[in-house]
Amino acid sequence: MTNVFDDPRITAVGLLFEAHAGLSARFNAQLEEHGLSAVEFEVITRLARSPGNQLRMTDLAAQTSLSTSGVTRVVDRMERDGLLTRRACPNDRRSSYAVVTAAGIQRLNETLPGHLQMIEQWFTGQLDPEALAALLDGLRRVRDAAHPCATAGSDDVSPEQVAATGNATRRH
Amino acid sequence: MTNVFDDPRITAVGLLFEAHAGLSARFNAQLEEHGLSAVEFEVITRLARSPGNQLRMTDLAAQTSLSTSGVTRVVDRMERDGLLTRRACPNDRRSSYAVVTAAGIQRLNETLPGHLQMIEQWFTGQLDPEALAALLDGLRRVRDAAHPCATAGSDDVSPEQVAATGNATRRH
DNA sequence: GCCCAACGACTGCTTGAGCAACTATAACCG
DNA sequence: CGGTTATAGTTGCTCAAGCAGTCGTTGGGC
Repeated sequence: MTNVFDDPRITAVGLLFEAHAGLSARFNAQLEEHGLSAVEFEVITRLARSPGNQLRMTDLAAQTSLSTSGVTRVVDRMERDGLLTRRACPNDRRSSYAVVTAAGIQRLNETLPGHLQMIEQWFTGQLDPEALAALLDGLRRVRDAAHPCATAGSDDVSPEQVAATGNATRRH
Repeated sequence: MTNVFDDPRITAVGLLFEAHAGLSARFNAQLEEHGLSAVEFEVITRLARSPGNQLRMTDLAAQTSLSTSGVTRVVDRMERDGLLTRRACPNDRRSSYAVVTAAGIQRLNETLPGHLQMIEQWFTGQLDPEALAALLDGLRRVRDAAHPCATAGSDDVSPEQVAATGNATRRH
């Protein structure tokens, strides 16, 4: 039967989604070895790359795939585990910062090299440089078109939502 | 500061994940207009493309990003909504089929054209044919490398996990 | 034929996430 | 100033999903 589902558009989306799913699975496995979920890794990465290793809860929510209540809870867990602390904001008593602790930094340092290696192994290393460049170029255009509110909060537009997730964008 | 997080590998993953998140969000919005979640859409699509519009629960689980218990529950909901029915398997009394009802087919027919249009609008239409081909080629290689157990169940390897998800691969 | 291992589906329990309601603070406006 | 509106964060509730355990069924070894 000439199937509607053989439509090349379906195929295209299938490829993108499967690639994402595959990479997510690989990454999750590696992160789990270090006791981090994808979301936790994204949170700690976002914080670590921010000035002072800290970010206001709202900004953190804006930079991740989480709602503000989601952030409250992740930070709860990570604070309980000693990776983060909350710090009051001096200017605005409504706000509070999530700050990475030394233990958090250490955990991240233990995790990152393996993570980068995973990326290389399953993604970037699979393609020769030109093919990779072409892939990234295409992805960038799709991202720019489709991504709803790229990166809010405190960094600029082009930097990326780092690794993590495997579970994206449920609100909006 | 020369930041570890500017590593091109991080950037690459960020692009892929953001593109995926952006598309997921767009697709979810359109699917929701037709009263379907991403998972439900994937389920109904998988069934509709299968011979007899049916699939055993286990095979359905293998083809989707769901565990078998997850499938049990999605099928529960969709059966309650009249989109699917369960049918006993004549050969093996342990197994049962999930079958798309006429209402399910109709719902899918209402949903699909808009969905294809969304794909075109936010994804395939964003690139000229060669760029798209290059993108897909790269994705295919990444997918083949990273995707854990591509498509189990009853269809062959190349066809894709259709649209849907936005929420990928939690088991393994 | 009988037993035991494997399999298919379902259920209880737990977890993570979003939404909406709520509280406290800040900012604005008269 | 005093009151109204907006903002930051948290919490209650709900829901979807996975894991592990259960029950019935099947098939294989003897």
